[in-house]
Amino acid sequence: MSTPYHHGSLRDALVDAATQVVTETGSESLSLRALARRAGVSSGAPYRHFTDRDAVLCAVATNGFRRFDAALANTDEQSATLPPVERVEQLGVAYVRFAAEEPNLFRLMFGPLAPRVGVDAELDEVRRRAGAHLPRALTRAQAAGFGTDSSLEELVELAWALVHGVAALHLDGLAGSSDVAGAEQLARRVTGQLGRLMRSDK
Amino acid sequence: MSTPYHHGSLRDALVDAATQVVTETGSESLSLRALARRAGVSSGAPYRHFTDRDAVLCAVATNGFRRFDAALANTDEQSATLPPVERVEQLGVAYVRFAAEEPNLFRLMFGPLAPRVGVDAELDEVRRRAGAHLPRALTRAQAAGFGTDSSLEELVELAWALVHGVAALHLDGLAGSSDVAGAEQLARRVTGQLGRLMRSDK
DNA sequence: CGTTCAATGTAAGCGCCGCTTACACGAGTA
DNA sequence: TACTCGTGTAAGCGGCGCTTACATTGAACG
Repeated sequence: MSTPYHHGSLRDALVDAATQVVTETGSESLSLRALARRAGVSSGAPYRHFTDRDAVLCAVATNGFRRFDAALANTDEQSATLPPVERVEQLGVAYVRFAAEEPNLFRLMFGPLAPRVGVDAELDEVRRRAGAHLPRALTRAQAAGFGTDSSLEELVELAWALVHGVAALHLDGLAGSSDVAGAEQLARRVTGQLGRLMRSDK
Repeated sequence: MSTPYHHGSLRDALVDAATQVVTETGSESLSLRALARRAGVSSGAPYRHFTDRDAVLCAVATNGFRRFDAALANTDEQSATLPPVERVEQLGVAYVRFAAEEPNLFRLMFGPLAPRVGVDAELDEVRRRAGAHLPRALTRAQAAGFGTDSSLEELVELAWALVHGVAALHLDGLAGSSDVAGAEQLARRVTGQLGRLMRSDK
């Protein structure tokens, strides 16, 4: 009676705990049994709410993309008064900053064991939303006459490869400094080059 | 007597088998027990040659960097007669091509569970060698007067972020097409932009 | 040539894991 | 009140990384 037979909100508790574990120690070390123990529940209980371990990781990744989307949207709002090319740069910096601040989450979201497209509709949706910011900002910039030497598609490719590349470089420990500030400075320099390229097309 | 008590070259056999497994199905699915079975040996035998599972992955990654270095060196040789900026582009394409052709190996080499720097001297050495190609090509280009608007360090950062980014984009399934040819074309377009930037600095 | 010994194999076992199956509980409903 | 269905438990399967104690060997050495 001290603890009721039914947990009440086991699913949420599991997702929260899983998010914490992934954030702190990476998705590799996530164990459903440990999650169940932490929630004070038997080792079979999680399987009432998730088909398997990957489904839990999928839920964590979905949370991650939600936060990612929010971070980018917030940055875009903050920079509403800036020139369009500068807004692109800001967005790129925010992209890298998120990766640097939440490396384990970012790796889960984009890494190899990331839940593949088409498995989870909600994940697909939030991922799509998060991925729309950069193309939108680039469209605005082109509409203002910047970066028109290339097609929008090429520009998106270039910008995405750049920012994702800086994030990956940092996450893989190949960048000079390994702290968040270093990643941000690197992002600023690289996106600055992109901005320079776009402005020269005016 | 059909099979001798001592394998004779177990270490090599394990590394070869491990390389194959990682290449085909990714490093996550590598099991020392399965490796031992494949080599016709008991499950404890591998521990005579490797301290733990990570040490095996380390050996596989070392092999990977050797092949990576060879691929880049070969590309650099092939393009010896080309203009320096074009050689940079070729190198970038080769970088991406390797990642696209050996995604699982590439992920092990650069990914999160990649054996960290300082653990294995041989790995550090071969990784350093492989990483020297791009800076060298960029140095040559700058010596010829290209891309001199930026410092060498900045140029290296930019180029590395670009090619590593394209590779990561492709590996993470974010690029348009997911086959090797698509990755190569994407790499060509992106490195082309880099070349354009450098040539404009002449 | 015989001994010795370090390297390299085996066998067995520990605690962990993901996942499944059969059963127990209990809140909402007819 | 009785039933049912969602959600929990208990127990177990096979696989894993890794360790310990013991077996076998080839090669070095007196």
